[in-house]
Amino acid sequence: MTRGRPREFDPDTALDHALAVFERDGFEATSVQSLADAMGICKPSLYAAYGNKEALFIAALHRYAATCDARRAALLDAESDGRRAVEAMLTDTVRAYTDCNSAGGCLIVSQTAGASLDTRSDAMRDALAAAMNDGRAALHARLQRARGDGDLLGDTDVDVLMAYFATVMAGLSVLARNGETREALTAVVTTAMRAWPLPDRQISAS
Amino acid sequence: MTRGRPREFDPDTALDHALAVFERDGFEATSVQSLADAMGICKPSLYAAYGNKEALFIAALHRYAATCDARRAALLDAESDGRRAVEAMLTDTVRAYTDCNSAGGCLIVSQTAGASLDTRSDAMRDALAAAMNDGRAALHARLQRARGDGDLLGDTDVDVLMAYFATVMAGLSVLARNGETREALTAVVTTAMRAWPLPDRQISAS
DNA sequence: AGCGTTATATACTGAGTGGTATACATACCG
DNA sequence: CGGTATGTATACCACTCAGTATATAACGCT
Repeated sequence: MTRGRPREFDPDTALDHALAVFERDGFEATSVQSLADAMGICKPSLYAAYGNKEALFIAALHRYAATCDARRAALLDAESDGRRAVEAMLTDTVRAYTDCNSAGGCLIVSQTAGASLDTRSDAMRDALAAAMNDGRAALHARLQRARGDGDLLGDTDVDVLMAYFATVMAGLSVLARNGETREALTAVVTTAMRAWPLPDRQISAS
Repeated sequence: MTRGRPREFDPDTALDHALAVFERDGFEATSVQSLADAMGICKPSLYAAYGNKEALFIAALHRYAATCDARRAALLDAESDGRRAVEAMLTDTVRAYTDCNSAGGCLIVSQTAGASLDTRSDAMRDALAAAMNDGRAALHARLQRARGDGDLLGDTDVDVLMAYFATVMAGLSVLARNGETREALTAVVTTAMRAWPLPDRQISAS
């Protein structure tokens, strides 16, 4: 049913290549030409397939966020104990942030942290904010479940605890991008988990 | 002794204006023209006084870092208890990051987090890394003193604890830039301080 | 085959970039 | 006063940017 000349590239793999460039250089410092080169296509094909640079970024962001969210949700569900679940997620986050193949850190964090408020379009800001929120939603739900399960001190404010772990994750991203080693960041995670509000009946967790 | 026409602007105030622009828009998205406008001078004066855009950024960065470091050092020294000293510093950090007059967050963190590895010059990377390290030095020293004072559990690894607080501070910067309120971030600080390794003899700290 | 449709490739446009040449203004020193 | 040294202002340069017009190539359908 598809008439006309068929596309010579796979839009999803091309998006992955674009993502890598955005991750390494950031949105502002990335040129459309370098994107086209990395994607193995020429600029008109890029514009035809994705619209423009910003739309391409948002598409890549969605793809990235979906992958991250799925992985996190799986990890949070795998452990029955809330504290262990969160620690597993943080440890996996460190692994991802210090992956040699990537530029270090999280795309969403990097782009949120590192640039203009006015310069940026509304669509861009909304997409970043939405990605940030979606990422936190699973964590928030898991913390609430932990509270229900008695894995948390009774009067714990789940919103605050979620903001705390969001802070730690954002910080890990920054330090990873700054070249900190996986071992150092794993130790940071262990320290960060000391803030977990254990219920009274427990003395400590290994 | 100074011959020739005198300068019509104060280099330090001009630097402060430049800093504000860099903080708001980031290095890459800031144009030299917008800097000159904000500084109230014209481009040739800017180039004559500071060299080029990058040198101007580094000068502004030094000024910013010096201010931050001085303030932090003072706060860390003001409290005799190590835990309280660090908490005071973090609380003040939140206050600074959520100051309405600023763009939110820390310039060093924003610039470290949000951009290119290859695109950036060596001088830029070095300046950012140095600023980051200097900022941590005072904290590291304070933690070591706390350990000597018995404010820390005996076998605490000071390097790890410093990396942890650096992570929290970087995360606070990201969340502040993302528009989180001062109250929310203050609550995060309280939570973060739960990770402080209290010595055995103490039960808890208020 | 021939037609309509869609993808690719080259080459281009207008705007904006960092940086500067040139002309002029204002100071100190003799 | 003149001479020299410095700061300021306008206008410009070469370059890169995001985005596109135009021409051609490869498909399905009739």
